[in-house]
Amino acid sequence: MAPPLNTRDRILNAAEELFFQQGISVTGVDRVAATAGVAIVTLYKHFGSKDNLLREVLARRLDNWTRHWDEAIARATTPEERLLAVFDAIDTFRASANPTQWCSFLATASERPAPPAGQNDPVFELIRQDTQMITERLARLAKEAGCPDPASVAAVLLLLYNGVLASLLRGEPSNPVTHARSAARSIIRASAGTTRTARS
Amino acid sequence: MAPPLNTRDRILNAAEELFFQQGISVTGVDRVAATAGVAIVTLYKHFGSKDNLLREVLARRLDNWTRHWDEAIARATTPEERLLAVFDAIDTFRASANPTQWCSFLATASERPAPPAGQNDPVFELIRQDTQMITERLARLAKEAGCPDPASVAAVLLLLYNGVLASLLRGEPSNPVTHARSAARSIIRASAGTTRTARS
DNA sequence: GTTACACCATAACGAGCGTTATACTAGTCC
DNA sequence: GGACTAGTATAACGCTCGTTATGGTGTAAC
Repeated sequence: MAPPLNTRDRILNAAEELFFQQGISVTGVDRVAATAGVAIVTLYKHFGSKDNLLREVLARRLDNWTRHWDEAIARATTPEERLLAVFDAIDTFRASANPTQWCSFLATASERPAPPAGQNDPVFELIRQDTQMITERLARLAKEAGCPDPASVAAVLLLLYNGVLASLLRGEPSNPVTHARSAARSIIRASAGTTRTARS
Repeated sequence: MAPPLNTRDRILNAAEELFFQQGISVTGVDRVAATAGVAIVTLYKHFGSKDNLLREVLARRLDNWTRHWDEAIARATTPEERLLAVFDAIDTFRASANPTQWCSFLATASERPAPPAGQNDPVFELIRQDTQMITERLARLAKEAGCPDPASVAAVLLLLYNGVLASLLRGEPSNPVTHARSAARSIIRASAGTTRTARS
């Protein structure tokens, strides 16, 4: 159905799958190359180093996640639903990825030792960028939903969001997304101080 | 002030500090031994393997965490406060550990590849045990606080709990504990359906 | 004194990993 | 045909790491 992928994308797909399913440091570049069906030399021709490959994988994943979130927002009808669309996006994003994968940024953050203070690791920069993007979006959507304190609501939603990812990472059986969504709704309504939109 | 530590505890302390500050797979046993001030041979005499050492560190940490939680519960005065004591325990636990450390179980889960289905990794067993213990406790405390649906409240609190740990793991600047605590309180009250305890 | 024990220093083995070098093949464009 | 590009296979280098072996030191008990 899909057009045949070029070498670069095949490598990125294989790296994404292995890095975030098995762990980053435990998967060698040789296994990435083998999974992608390319030679190791080709991988290095394209990406130069494992760290660079990881960076590109993360960047692409951030793009994908943003797109899924945008689409979920577009599907929503009310401002409140638009604010809650993050959790719907988690579901569709996970469904789009082949196997069960955790949050790549969470996994990356936990595997990498903290950079030695004063040095800026480009991978850490991506992680920071991810968090910041999510926070800003949530705050904007909270404002549009009429929350009197958008920043605080955004902080709580970010907490629930991170909680969902961590729960998935831990491999908990129950579906955390639905719990997070309903909790978020009740928080939003409590924050807005209006029960006018309450329907059962 | 404290009595001089024996060799075994010195190794455990060093391993805990290095594993959960730098990452597990990136810290070698030689560095653990050097930090503890013991020979590598001694480390292996005591623990047999790195995996075994990790397991003992996790077990001890689970004990410590439980004790901190118990103390926080004992300090609380109302059933609601007892349910919210998890978040206070996070603060005191983090303060008791020397440097800023993340959730050891979260970090471990993300670094270890999933066991090959049908095989039971003892380390994974500890992680599962950790989650289960927290869930059960939260459900019991929620029941004692008069929540009509304790399981659901416990699930949301676990979500917030995981969210706090993940936020700390990501190194976010704002203090997530206070946000989680206030969000949890509003969830609990909404669940209890009673606003009689509302003050301010 | 010697036996037992806990610990140390050093070295080595074996494996895996990230990375690079060398040499080869096939298609494409002028 | 010749230059260029993209890819392959194979091998090697250097490094780190987990683990083990060997031999030695000090101390307390009997």
